[in-house]
Amino acid sequence: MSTLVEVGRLAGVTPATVSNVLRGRGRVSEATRERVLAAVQQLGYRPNLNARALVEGRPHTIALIVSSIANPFYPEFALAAEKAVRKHDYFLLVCNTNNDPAQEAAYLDAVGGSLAQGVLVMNADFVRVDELLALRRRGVPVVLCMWEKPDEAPDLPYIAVDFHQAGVIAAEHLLKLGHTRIGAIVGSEPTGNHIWRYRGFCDALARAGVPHPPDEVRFGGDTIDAGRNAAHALLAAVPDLSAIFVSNDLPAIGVLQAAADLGLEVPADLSVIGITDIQLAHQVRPALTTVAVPTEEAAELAVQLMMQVIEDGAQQIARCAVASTPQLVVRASTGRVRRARKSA
Amino acid sequence: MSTLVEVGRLAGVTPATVSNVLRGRGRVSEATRERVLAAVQQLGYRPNLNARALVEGRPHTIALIVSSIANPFYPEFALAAEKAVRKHDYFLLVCNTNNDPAQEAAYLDAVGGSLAQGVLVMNADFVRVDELLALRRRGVPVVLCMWEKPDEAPDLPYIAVDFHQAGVIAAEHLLKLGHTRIGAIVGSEPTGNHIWRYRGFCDALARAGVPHPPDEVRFGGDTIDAGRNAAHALLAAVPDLSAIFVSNDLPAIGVLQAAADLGLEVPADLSVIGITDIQLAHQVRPALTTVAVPTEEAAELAVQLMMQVIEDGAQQIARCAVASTPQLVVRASTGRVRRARKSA
DNA sequence: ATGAAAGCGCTAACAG
DNA sequence: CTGTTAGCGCTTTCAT
Repeated sequence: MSTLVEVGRLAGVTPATVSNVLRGRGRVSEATRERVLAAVQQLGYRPNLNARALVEGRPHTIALIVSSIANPFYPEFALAAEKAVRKHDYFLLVCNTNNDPAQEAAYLDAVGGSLAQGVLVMNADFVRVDELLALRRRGVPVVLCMWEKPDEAPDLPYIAVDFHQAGVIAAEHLLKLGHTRIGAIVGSEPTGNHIWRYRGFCDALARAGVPHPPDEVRFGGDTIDAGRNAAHALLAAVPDLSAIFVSNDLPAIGVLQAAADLGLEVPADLSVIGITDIQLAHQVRPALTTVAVPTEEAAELAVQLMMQVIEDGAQQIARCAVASTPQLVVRASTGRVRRARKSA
Repeated sequence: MSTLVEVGRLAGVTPATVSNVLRGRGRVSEATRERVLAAVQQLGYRPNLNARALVEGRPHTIALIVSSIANPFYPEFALAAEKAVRKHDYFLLVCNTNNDPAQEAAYLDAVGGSLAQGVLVMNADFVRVDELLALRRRGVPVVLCMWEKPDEAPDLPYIAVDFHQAGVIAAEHLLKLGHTRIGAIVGSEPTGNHIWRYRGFCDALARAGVPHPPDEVRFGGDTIDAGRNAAHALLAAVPDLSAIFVSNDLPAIGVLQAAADLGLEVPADLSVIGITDIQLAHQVRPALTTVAVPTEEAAELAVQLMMQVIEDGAQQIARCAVASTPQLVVRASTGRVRRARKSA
């Protein structure tokens, strides 16, 4: 692995000149320029990014902390984030904490040791805001991606997505189709991340004068299995539902499976709607109707915010950027209410 | 962000001593040890990894090149790789090339500039072996993960998985269930990555004396959609198949959907088997019977090989480690052949 | 047991 | 237009 000095030696100039050529700084004669470039070529020289980061005080790397990679949404977001940082000529370091606080601590320490210049944190149920504040105090830019709880805005820059509105949109879609017996399955604890999605749903129903008794909702995990189990429980308790609102696509797919288990036709017997629009949503059968969250846009906004925070240096005022409103994507899992089904 | 010097000043020692304390080197008295640690604590000091990498000549980072993150297998493998490198106290830099040669080049250049110490390359259809050889020539350790073609062993260290045997196992499972009309869907080009899986299948059938005419196979992409389309085409041409071998789980799930489209019951009317055992395989309904590839083990082997190559320095002899044999995982998508179906 | 000094590869002023 | 110089933060002999 050759160095600037070697390139310079080969080209008959000093390292400084080579550096100037490579970075387009300073004035360099065309002749030496070409000589230098030839030497670079010949030696297969690549600038040592560590040395550069050291002298510049920061690496061209942004870290993304995700809590799990099992949920396909996270890889999808990671992809979007990577695209976004590459646009700014940064590299993305994906840090999967696997829900392990030790892992997370190790990563945050490393980032604090300038493994990366800033850290994007994918909002999951287990964000340790205190740790992040400590990191920020150490001078590391931190941006939260996809904050879900407008009432608990953290003292950190973050990207907000209006999940309440997503819940409203989902509910209104079902209402418009004539459903009045609508159950709900929430992919988090009652105080968890998805609570505002559910509130949006409830608000829309209330506004429409459609009752939603507390026994027609189930809370659970953000997985296919949890969704399936919750649907089985819900439909056993309340068999005459004609539609189910699910707070996320993964459990919604589980609901689809539960319907199949029970011999219910979707959407003839049961309509199902999710939120997010992960890839899988259009790959399952029936394809899932859902409320698409602007993932790519959120990732871009997060990176833009990060760049601003980096520019502004120590400032780091807690700001926030709001992504555009989620959009209804109608597929095959929802339809007009047809007939009341018999109780089991 | 504080430095060694500042910590030393606060503790009343030189940076060298602080370094010794932090790395457990040299002899340090218990008294100063504690003073130093206290200072570290108080300042929230974190060693600058760039400086360390610079002086040590290499960063504690391994890169993983993946071609796409759309296929859920890659994130799963990335997770496994991350776990494996963390065991050796390295960080994993996930480089998603998104099948874009420019991206890949950018990453490889950066790695060559010691963004990472070595690079794990996930085997996809588009591995640019020449680029990798060039990188290796520059002194960067390269390890190929999951090489599929035993007859085209690259001149680079790699992890082999016996995909031929995976094909054999899948075929034998179907044969044991009494199937004799077995179609095949291959998730790659006829010369592509999955070819040895298909050969395994063919060999097993041949050995059993079961015919497999060339019009009972379809080649396509490694996606759910491609699998579904291929299945529709295959079943339209050869309606009396009682089972379909699919070279990967994703297209196998597509086949499951095609069966549902056509009103075929799985496994009563049609058995379906895949290869890999991605998470989705047991989340779909009916749950997919598949031949599980030892993903975690392969990742661990790849990292171990990487560590060896790193130790051995410039040697970098092309070696190879073979992961253990794939294992049959019987779920709900395969069953005994029941009856001959009528032609459509 | 601790300190002094050199240097990793690069960039940024400033000098010539 | 190009060279000189200093230094980023850390590790590592080698002295003391």
